[in-house]
Amino acid sequence: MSLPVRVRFAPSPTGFLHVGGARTALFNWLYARHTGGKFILRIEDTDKARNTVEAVQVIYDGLKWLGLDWDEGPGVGGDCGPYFQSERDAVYQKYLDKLLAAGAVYEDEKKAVRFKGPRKLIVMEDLVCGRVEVDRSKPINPLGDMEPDMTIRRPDGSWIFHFVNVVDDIEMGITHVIRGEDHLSNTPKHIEIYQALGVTPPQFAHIPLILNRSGGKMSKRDQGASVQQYIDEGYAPESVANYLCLLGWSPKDNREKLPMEEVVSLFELDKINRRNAAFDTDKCFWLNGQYIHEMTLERFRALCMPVMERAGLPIGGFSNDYLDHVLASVKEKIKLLKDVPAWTAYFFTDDFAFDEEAVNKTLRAGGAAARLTQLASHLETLPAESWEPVALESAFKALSAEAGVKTALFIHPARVAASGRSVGPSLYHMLAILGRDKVLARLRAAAAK
RNA sequence: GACCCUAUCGUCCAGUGGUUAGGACAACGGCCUUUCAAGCCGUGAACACGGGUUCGAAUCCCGUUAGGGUCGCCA
Repeated sequence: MSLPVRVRFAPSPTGFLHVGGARTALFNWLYARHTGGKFILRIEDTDKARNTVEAVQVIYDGLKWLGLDWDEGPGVGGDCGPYFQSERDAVYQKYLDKLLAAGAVYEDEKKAVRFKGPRKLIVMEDLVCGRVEVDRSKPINPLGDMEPDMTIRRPDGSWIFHFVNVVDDIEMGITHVIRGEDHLSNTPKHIEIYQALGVTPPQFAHIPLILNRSGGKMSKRDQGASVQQYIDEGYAPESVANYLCLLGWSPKDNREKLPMEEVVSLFELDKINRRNAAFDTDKCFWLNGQYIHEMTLERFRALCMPVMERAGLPIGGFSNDYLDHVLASVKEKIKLLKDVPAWTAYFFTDDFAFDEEAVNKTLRAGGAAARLTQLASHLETLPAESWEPVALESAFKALSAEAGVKTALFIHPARVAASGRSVGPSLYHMLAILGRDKVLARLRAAAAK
């Protein structure tokens, strides 16, 4: 009988949640949910110089946005707290005493505490990478130098990552360490500490790294490196989470879009591949469009409201019914939520922007003004109850037949006159939603320009 | 430089000894349509290289090359 799974995400608060970190958190969360285990959040804030409250908040916000809830950690508590390394000094001191008693550490000339490396062959059975052997008894260069003993405590008494990471994983009962492959080379050192402490190491699973589009390590500066960017650009959290699942893992049946509940049931560590993956912004963008097109109107509305409010659209003055009609008309077209304000502003205000290119191309075209006037007069004859898509379409077709020109010659100017744009929802639906008075006024205003 | 990991279309993911090497994004072409950053259909596009093992290798082994990672009083 194996122990219940306990995994953790242990970020350092840098003021930024990297997509690689988010993907690591996601895989840990998936494994915990898949096995019915616990997902723990631990803040590795040993480097006092870089810590701020805001930086920690960024981590909480990013994880919550992605839907990754933690069972133990800041805000929710748990039996193994505190969950900030900066508050666990006594724990580390206790373990340092154990190492001291075992003769495994010493103080160097600068008063830093170092761990006496056993310099043996370390064999790891990684759940993703397989068996990995590292011979620590060998010199690290042709000169015969050995790797220096690692420091575990600075002269000022603060602790170093390798030591506290291991101590906390022991104290918190972590059964599986799922982390980025950049830690694979650190793992032998960690195993040495476990061994010196007489503790069986947890299972390790080193997941491949996320590369930028040109194949290099995704750094802070790269497009799409920060989770915040997806929030700002109007991605739906479910699509980003879905996309991240597909980087290094797959359901094996060629599906791309699949609900998180299904990923949870399918997720296995040994199905994670070993290859680094480049982040494909285009595909993430496409997937987001798929999610938006297929989500319910209620969900779409919930995601759009804050974006529209932030953009200053006076949506408060309109009925929920009107708002829903507007949103429904653009839902199938939009790929990013941040585009919603530009796509819908003219539904809520008469003071909307005219796209210069659209104006030049269609409104200033020869005869456009005359046709707009003609169109307005024609539409005016429509009975109020016929102001709906089907009747509007018939009206456009009848008018163009009468005038002996293609319907498009009325359609395009009408669209620009009514919305200021050359792209948007279905024209007849758009006009129907806007209503007779606004449409007629806009057609005549554009004709008079 | 040493050590470790990796190697299928431009990108992501399938394919674990016998396949016309499959899907998705992107690209390109067409269709539909009032627009497209919508939808539909289609095309091009890959097993890094060299040796083995085998009747037979994308799949197994070795080497080469390339990419990535680690070698801190960062995490």
